[in-house]
Amino acid sequence: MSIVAQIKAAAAKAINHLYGVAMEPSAILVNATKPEFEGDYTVVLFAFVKQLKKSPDALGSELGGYLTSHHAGLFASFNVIKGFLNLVVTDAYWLDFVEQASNNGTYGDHICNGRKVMVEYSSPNTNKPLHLGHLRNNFLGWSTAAILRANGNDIVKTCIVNDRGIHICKSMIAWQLFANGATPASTHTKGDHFVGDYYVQFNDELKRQIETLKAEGLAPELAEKEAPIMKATQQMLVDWEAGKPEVMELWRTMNSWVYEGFDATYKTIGSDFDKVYYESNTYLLGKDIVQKGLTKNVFYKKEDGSVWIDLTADGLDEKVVMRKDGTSVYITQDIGLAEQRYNEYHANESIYVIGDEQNYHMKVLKLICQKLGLPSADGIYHLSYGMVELPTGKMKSREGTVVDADDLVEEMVKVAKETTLKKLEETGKIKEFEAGELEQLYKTIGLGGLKFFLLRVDPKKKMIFNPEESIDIHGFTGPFVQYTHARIKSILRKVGEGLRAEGEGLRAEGESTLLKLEKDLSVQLELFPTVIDEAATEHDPSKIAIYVFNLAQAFNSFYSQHSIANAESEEKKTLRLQLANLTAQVIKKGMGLLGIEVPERM
RNA sequence: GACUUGGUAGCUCAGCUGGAUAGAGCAACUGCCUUCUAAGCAGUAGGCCAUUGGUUCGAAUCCAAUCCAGGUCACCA
Repeated sequence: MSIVAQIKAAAAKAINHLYGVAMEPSAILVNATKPEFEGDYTVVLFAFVKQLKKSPDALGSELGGYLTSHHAGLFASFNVIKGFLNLVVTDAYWLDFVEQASNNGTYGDHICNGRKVMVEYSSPNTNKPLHLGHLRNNFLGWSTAAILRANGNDIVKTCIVNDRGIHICKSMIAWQLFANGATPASTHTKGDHFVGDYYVQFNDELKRQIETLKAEGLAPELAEKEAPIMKATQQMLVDWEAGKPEVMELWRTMNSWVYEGFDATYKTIGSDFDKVYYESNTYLLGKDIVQKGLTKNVFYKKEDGSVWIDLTADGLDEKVVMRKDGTSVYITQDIGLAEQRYNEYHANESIYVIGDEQNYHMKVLKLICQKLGLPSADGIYHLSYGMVELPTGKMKSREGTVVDADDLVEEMVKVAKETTLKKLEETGKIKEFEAGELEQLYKTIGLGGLKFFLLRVDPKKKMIFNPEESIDIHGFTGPFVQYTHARIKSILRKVGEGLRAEGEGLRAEGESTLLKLEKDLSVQLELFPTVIDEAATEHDPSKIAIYVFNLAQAFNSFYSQHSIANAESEEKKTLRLQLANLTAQVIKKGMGLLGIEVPERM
């Protein structure tokens, strides 16, 4: 149990004993004590003053007295200032904590809670390569899944690939028209980029044809429909749905190129899925549910045959769930897929990592599922994230300002290589590395910087991606945290020798006091499980990023003031080794929850 | 227009289930490497928490209104 939880429980019990009032521990507010005051944690008393009919001062001293005498192992002393009860936690408590956590190697792990959570993320279209927005999506989804797993949930990572529809047909038509049989292999192009190039060519050609038609006097909106290339695309979609062999063949081939490209990208960014769904297999789902919904009167049919749901009572609109020709719309598929996934996995919660432009859609989806009484309905959670913008404004494909994922990762690794190489040469550390190890290090740092940069802000907020800041290695960045880890490992290699024998552990029995910076670091370390809980319940990896940064900072402050190798005593040395060891563990685990590796040396 | 999300240091962001004098990082300025990794540490400066009103012992945090910015309101996905 965390120290804060212990204080809450103890205080609740104390109030019960002293005043005969039953109090939930959760009703008690406990904060970290402000640095200006003496103490580690503070119980805020105002909330109880009325109920217990006591002055804050009297309440504080009675409660403080009770706590220190009944929990002598936990509280050393207390003071009361203006309704704040400041508690000093005993050094023994912290020493105990550090020793135990440092030795068991599983610090931060939660036991299984029996819940199953499905996390859907990435969900790309197969007509063009991944871009910066997809990266935020992937990192968020992957990390949220990792955090929930660390929190004790059983996890299924999934992805729905939008592999069919008009957008793919556009690439296919353009390939037929312009490629002369070219392939990714024949042009030495990554498959997804190859197909994306034809998507671009489609749009160029369409624009040209529209201009021609407009010059011939056609109205603009008509010109787009009448453009031959557009008509051909529409026809191709019809042929695809009819299963015309040549079209299916081309579709399969081009998609397979794209998947090859995606797989390469996923591999470099460290993304993966337990189960992949394809829209071509799921786009017909949901129709039977619509029928059932009709008989249950959840839906109604208009004269033209289209099927609707009226959500105006819930403050939303009327939504179509099936077209008059009996074909399904987007949301129909989503309902069907939600049911199918539930039948396959029975997840208690199903998280959709999708941009905030779909907030309304997701609200509608959940509501419809609830009205239909689907068992999956209440577990639907939209992990909504904001757009990634550039300092110059939004990314626009028409203006060519979309940041390509592969290019970006490559650039990050390149810059990481330059800075790292320079540093290693300056300090002479380069001698410690082998060639292959260096290449790996550049990737670790470049990708780590990128992930950290995208994950460190609250998901729901839109974020500005400033390329210059993203490659920074100072301050609130991935490389800073990685550096701290490497630094600790270096110390442990040199100083920890012999003290870390398996099972023996590090003992600090003779040491009974903690210096301020030692305690500050211990306090940070003790927070880790609580932070995992918070990040998990809020589905928010930024909580982990912020925590891991604060921890690294706390360690560096400690490290700059106190020597480990030349500690004042053997006991101090042991304690500091424990602190360093535990810090490295927690950094590694915490960064791991963000999908970021930490090097042994850098 | 309706609904919705946001507005905190020059910039990027924490803090928001109400609690003590609002915090980081970057940028600027000052110090600190003959000692375990200076990709570091310590310090200075920088704020009417968009505005106005309300709720109360107490509001950046809750409520209302206003202003500004984004998103959505397709038989598109």
